[in-house]
Amino acid sequence: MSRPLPLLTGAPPAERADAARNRAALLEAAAELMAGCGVAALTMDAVATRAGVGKGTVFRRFGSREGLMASLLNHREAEWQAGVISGPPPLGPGADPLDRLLAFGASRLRLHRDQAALIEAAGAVWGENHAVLGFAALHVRLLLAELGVEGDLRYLATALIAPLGVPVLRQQIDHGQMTEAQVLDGWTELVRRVV
Amino acid sequence: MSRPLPLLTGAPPAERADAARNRAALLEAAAELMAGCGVAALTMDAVATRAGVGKGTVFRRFGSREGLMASLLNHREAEWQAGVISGPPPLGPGADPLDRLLAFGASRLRLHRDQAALIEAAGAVWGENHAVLGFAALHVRLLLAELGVEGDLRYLATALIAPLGVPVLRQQIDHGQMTEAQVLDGWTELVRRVV
DNA sequence: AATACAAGCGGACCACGGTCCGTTTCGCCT
DNA sequence: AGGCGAAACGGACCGTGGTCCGCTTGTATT
Repeated sequence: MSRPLPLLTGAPPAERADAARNRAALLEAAAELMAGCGVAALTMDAVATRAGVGKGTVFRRFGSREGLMASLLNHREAEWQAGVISGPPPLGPGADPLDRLLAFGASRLRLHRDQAALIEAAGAVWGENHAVLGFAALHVRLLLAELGVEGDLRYLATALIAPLGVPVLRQQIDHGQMTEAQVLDGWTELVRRVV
Repeated sequence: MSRPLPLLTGAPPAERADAARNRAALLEAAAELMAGCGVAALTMDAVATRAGVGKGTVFRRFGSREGLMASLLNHREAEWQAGVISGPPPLGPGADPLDRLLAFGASRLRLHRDQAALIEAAGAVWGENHAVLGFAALHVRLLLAELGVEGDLRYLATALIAPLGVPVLRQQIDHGQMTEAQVLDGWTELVRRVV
């Protein structure tokens, strides 16, 4: 009776001990491999071997290679979300909404640049994750509301977040000869026009 | 001496007759397969077999699967660009710049929705193609200039195009419970705020 | 402690994208 | 016409992502 009744817990009926151990081992193995040779080294076979388990186990735990990438990203994303919810201003609560919004953009730009390789490797699994885009969109939407912006805030939030996407940034900075600072200035100007 | 001198032609030193024949056969085979069973049926082996050539030939012509997809898209994209350059208003020249810009958005939305599967399958090859994003960005930039908008027009153009990207549309319409009409309304409102 | 059963595990197996290199074909030049 | 170099061809081959199914292990129950 030490574990909560199934009816009271969330959907997943808990994970068996060995499964949890393997998940941790796999994530660690993946992180090590990536530190060594980048995302290209993240072969399912390689990760499995390094963690000392069979390949089937990797797929059982993460569903696909993209799922594994998404799990690796989750750590950073969770940290970032924590910074938004309860971190220090101007990203966290307490600052002027406009300052928070601009800090959001700068922070998101940094995150996307730092994790670009993983995010691209995670592909659709990451993109379709409601907990990611959904959180950012909700946050921006609330800030827009605080700023007294009128109109379809759900759409405006999405439209402000879209130019911060990894492919767009890659195009602008890696191919379009813009600096990160110019991109951020551009985005700031965009925000000022919208609010 | 019937062919122009190499110095006068563009970079590619022309394509051999058999190569051109095979390219056409492969594109047709690919189009047929896609009409039958969607992008999933577009296996390199399947396309090659259907066209009656070896697999190596497909890679020689298109470089990769994504390259093949991009080539399939090129037809539609070229038609669309022609519509922008010399088609009837409001998309083509002759209408008020704002009307042209809004027509651009609507038209681009349609195109991206229609070709979504192919565009996603083309992945980076399509995204990095300057002739595609570059053209759209330049067009929007010119329209913004005509409208007398000030600021970093290059960035603003990109920022207006970003929310029309396939992944964003998919998120909004397929997962976010918005209709295409709502998305278009939202984009229109975004444009009005920016200009 | 013994039992029962679900959950997890492993690695052989498959399909597909991509490469490579010996052979064939094209098209120009004499 | 015949010869020659370059371009194109084809299909065997490889690595990787993903599936499948018989076996093992953990956990709840008595």
